[in-house]
Amino acid sequence: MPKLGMEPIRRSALIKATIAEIGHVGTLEVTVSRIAKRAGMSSALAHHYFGSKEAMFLAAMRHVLTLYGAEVRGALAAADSPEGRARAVIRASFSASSFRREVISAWLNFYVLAQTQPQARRLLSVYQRRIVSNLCHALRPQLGARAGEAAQTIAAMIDGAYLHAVLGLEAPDGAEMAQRVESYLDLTLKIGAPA
Amino acid sequence: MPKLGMEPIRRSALIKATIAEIGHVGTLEVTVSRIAKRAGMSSALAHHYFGSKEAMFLAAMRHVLTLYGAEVRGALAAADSPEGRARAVIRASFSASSFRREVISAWLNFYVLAQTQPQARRLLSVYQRRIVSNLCHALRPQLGARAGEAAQTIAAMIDGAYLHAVLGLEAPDGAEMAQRVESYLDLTLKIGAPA
DNA sequence: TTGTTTATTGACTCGTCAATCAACAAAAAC
DNA sequence: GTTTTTGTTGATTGACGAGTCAATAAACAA
Repeated sequence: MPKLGMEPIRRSALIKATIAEIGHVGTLEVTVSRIAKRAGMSSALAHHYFGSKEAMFLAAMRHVLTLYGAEVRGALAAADSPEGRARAVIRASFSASSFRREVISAWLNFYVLAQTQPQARRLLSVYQRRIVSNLCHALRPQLGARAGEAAQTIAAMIDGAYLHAVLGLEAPDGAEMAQRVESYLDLTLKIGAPA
Repeated sequence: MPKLGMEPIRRSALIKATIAEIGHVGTLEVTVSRIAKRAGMSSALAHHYFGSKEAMFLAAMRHVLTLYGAEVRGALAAADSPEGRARAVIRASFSASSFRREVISAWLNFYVLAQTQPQARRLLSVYQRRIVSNLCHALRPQLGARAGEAAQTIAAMIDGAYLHAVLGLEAPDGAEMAQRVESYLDLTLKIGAPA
């Protein structure tokens, strides 16, 4: 009994199911059938809407990146100083919506995919550059020429925290991780201030 | 014309080929046939010696960890102060033998595997703890109670650097990465010294 | 020499899975 | 009321890959 206008609903359900399934299995070795079943439809329908497994992954990836981007933008908008902007980026990276097991697992697998999938690589690169650029501008006023390196370091710390979170037995604690990265920021700002 | 005593030779060839193939494909979705071919033998022989694909992966992983462990031990032995020991761990992590594309790719995939494979998880946990513990002891004299957090942070930075290296377009530059992490160490030591 | 162990492979089994297709159903358009 | 568009699936195809096995051969032991 087909209702019309299902496409967006199905697509979104599939994207969510893809992330959930990746989080459950831990790998990109998930089957379209499983994803489709989780989303409450047949695998044929999944193919109908996305064309291929890979396209589904990429769509899911884009979704994760979009969420994360929104989180960052929101936090940036609420910041009122350069330093605050840096802290905003850090906190957004560990916000409850992004720093969840399934999502982290998806990120990890996106990294794996990005090694060989040009589109995945491009997507990740864009976002990575954006984060570094945000941090860079936020730090420039206080750190000057050192801003670039500090930004890279913070970005690496964030990714490192994600990696560690995958292995952690307990549920990942975003607040603690954010705190740790901010400690570094404190250090850097305290010493590095040129003026 | 079978020569005797091939087992260790074959095993080692397979382990090397496994890492090379993972580096080449980027994923654990590599076939035993491909690995075997790369190692100059039939897939049946690979199964004969390792029993299963998974066992081969784990053996390869152990090999990587062993190499890394040796690198760390060597560097630690040459260090003559607590601070030097911390620097040793950092430099060992970016040594030419460990900080190579294929090996980094292997690490990344081990992380993926560790999400669900208990043995892989255990292996990684052990090594992670060992590194943190080494760093912790090295930092304790100067940082006291703060040593733990600093050690965790450094460990995360190292992993983050590995992640970034996977995506980097250029060949990963271990020296630069080590420098970056050591900068953090400098900062921490300068400020954190309690005495 | 005759058997036993070690090395080695090609051919085969069996399962899995992405992708396709034919067919059916309901809404919308004409 | 017929045609077209949109939604939906069960069944099928086709490929691929892990693991097994039987067979062969060289080395070694008796």
